[in-house]
Amino acid sequence: MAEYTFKEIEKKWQAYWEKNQTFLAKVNPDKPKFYSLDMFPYPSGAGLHVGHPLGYIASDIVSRFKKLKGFNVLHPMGYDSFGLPAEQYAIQTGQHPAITTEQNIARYTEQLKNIGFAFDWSKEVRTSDPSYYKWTQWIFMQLFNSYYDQDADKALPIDSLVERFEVEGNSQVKAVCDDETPIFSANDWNAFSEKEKQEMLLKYRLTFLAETTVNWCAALGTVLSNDEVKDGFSERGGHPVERKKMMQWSMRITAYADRLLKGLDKIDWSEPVKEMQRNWIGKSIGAEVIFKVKDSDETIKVFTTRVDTIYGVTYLALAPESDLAASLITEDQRETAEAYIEVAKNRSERERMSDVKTISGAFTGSYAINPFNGEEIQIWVADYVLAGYGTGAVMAVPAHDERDYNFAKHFGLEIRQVIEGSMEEGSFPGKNGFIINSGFISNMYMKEAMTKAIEFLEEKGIGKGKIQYRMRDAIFTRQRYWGEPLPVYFKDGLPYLVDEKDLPLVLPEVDKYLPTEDGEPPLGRAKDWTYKTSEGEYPLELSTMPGWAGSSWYFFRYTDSQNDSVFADQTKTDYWGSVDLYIGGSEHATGHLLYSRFWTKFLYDLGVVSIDEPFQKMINQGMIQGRSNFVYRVFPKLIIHTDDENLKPNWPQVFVSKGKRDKVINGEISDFEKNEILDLVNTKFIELNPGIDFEPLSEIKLSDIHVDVNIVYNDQLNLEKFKAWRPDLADAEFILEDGKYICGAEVEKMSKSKYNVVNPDDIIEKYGADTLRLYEMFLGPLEQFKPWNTNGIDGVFKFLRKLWNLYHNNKGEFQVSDAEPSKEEYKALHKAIKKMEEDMTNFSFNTSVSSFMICVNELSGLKSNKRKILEPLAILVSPYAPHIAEELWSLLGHTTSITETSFPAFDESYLKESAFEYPVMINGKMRAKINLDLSLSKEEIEKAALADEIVQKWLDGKSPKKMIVVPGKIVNVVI
RNA sequence: GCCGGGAUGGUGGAAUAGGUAGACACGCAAGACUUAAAAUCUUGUGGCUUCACGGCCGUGCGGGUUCGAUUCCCGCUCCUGGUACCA
Repeated sequence: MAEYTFKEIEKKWQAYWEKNQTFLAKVNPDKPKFYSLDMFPYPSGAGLHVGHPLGYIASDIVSRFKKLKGFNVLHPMGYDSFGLPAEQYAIQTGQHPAITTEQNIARYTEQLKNIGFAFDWSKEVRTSDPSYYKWTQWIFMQLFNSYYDQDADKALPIDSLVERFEVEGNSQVKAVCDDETPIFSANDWNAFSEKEKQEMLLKYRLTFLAETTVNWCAALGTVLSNDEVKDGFSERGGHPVERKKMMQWSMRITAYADRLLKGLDKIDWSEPVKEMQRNWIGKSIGAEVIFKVKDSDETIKVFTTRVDTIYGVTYLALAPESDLAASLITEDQRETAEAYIEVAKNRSERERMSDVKTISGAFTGSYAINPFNGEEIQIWVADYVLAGYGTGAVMAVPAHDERDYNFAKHFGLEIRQVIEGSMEEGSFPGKNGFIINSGFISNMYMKEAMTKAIEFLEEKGIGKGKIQYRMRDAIFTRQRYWGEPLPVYFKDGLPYLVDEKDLPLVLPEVDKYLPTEDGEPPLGRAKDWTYKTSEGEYPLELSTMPGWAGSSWYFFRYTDSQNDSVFADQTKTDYWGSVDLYIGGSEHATGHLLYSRFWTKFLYDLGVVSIDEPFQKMINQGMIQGRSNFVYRVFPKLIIHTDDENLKPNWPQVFVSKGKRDKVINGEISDFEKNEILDLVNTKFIELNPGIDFEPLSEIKLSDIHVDVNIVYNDQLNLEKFKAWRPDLADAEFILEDGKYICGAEVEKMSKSKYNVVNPDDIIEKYGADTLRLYEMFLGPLEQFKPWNTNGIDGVFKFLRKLWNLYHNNKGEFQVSDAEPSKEEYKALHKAIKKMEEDMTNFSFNTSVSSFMICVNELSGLKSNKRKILEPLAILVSPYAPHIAEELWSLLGHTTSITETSFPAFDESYLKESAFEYPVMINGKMRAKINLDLSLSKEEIEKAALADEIVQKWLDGKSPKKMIVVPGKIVNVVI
């Protein structure tokens, strides 16, 4: 018994943790809590690669550290197990997605357990489990039963809205609702039929069914939300996406726009992610102005953020999709304008987006009247106006808006300056300045002009101050099988909720996972997909929920994952509160991270949780990229003399090492080296194809071939494994450099096709989980994107062995001494303690590993084996390398887990120095070092520095111009 | 275009209330041990220059502030993430 046998040690302690439920988290009000969470994975068929655990390792280290610091830690893990890949696989193979999902989860769990995470597995959740999605459905029902009251600034029960309608109609109700919601009185309401009432309520509910323009992805057979579409293609699979009007469920997230925006100020997230959310929400403060159309009853509503420039309006522009635009076209403009609308409408979203340079538009022939000065201005249709934003109409101020300017220039429309400044370089948006040529707001400062203009609008009833958001309501349905069924049935074509006691509404079996013949979603294939009430049997909703439904609230479920009577007991959600550390990728900035905040705020309004921000602190880990390796094959096509057309020669497989390959590419190869390569190809050809007459190869052409990174070590190819990699390579020949075959390398995305996927299991097999954990951290700052590269992993492994050896004598026997450590030994230890504590607050994991290495190197140098040093050292290392730490801890004679102990206290006094080696600079350049007592005064230091030989040499008899002395830091002599 | 993040040896990276640039590790080189190899250990390792002592240059580029700048300011280049006619 001697060696560091990581395999046995790791298995042993993983079993111990599981058996003793070491990481079981229980509510304990006597201790401060720490909730540490990882963005939960979608269990894909490919399993984990080394990039996935990066964030988990970091959060695991923090969790274990916090536990040692006396916190009660919750660190759960689970699976976002509904999703498209399993369903696509089901479509191809007929295998039920639940089965493949189950298998994938088993594989993920096994892989995760091998890494030794301090997860409380008893809290595991799976979004596709009926006991989980029962509550996803329940939350959906609460949303359906709620509306957003703007006076209360929170969600309230829809029943209370009905009560108000019954007594006062909706004219005094300030609530978030559909744009075209009509005004009605109490009498109107009471006279409405049941159907009319339900239709009206849908305009208020926080989740509602409505005809919406959606992103339709034909290849996936479903609609997608905005954040699932990237550049006109689906994020998953990269299929084309088109805009289409469809009846869909939506979430009225826009009701929460302002709170989602404000909430960002009180959470500790990275600025880029917050900024992304701010942009996504896109709040604009401005005004709505109503323009009358000349000789017509029509009016045009525009939204503007620059109502102060209203005297500079020289035309109005409408979106081509707008119905109003079509109706305003006059006879003499009909031909051109209608033709334009036709073309503009049929241009795809993508085309319009990619082609922003082309200016196009058409005059409708109608005029609008500027309500401020009564001026008649032309009404145009222009495709730079988006139908989906604001009112789909803009008041154009060419002088102070670049797009309006370009448009006006192009069509020769008037450009009228209304802000003081120079127009020499075209339009200027003017963030500040005085208003000119503008009637009663002339000579006012912009801000003031804006206020006055809005007052004017409101007084005259021709507009009002308004806040506009870019964010749209989120589409909530997918025409897919593998998702949560909506707890909704239809009566008279209107949606009703199923009874709460019937939850969960379990996903039915279907014969195929494809749409029905008449284009209904897959649930249309299910038998008896109906809801039976006392009144009759009604069809259930056929669409399912999107991927983000289950992940929008899972952090609450973790606190009480087994509860069947409530989604989570409030004493538990109260105790664990907001997530104290959330680690995951920033790619979820406008999806999951926004929706989770939305649902949390809603549940908060409902009074069922006490926090309104789910993730207090978030860190975004950088992606681990792949590092591909290449071999360079000599293109072996030499000329053959033969009459046999069917002759298929065996082309030799000859590979050139990178150094020589570079010479070939750069034309630096010597004739000798060149002939060596050519001879090898030619000889090999003869050997493989005896008797064939051929012209020897005379030029070298090389092709780059991806080679499996798992048979390459420090860029050196393992020749035996390479030959065994594929049958056609068995006879491969190599041109080496210095006796080795060196591969080329490039950073690419980690993917199977590039043979650069590294599986954590392989690393664990070779070096152990502790090495993997340390190495992933050692690679660099957590947030940084970096390629996976095992080049340095040996160093980390060596470190663990050195650590192990500190506790063992050179015969390999465990041996620690109870003697009092020296000052140096204490110093080495406490330097590491200090660094680790600092690093934990900064989440700087890579530097902690370095400081451990320094500490162990120093202790090795001191031949230290003192218990008083080695016990705290084991604790220090335990969050990073828990298995070896547990083993050493138990060898030290402890019978309980190292996780039960507490973090060693840092003692500054061990680091106190009495002397310091001052760097002495001459004109800012380090020239000499002098060792001085730290108690010396400035004058004494100065004197000592000037007395130094080297300083004397530089002074060359002169006296210094100036001396800078910073005690304990530096001396600078200016000559 | 706009809004973020970044650029340091052969490599991953360290050091920013301005104060010894290159910690730690990889790689490489030399040496020890060994019949040999592996493993391990020791030493060296930014570039140029010098027998050596030493000197000069050096944190993407160009300026500036300062006794002193990887760090602060101004102007660029390149890479990278987000977003895109949002009125």
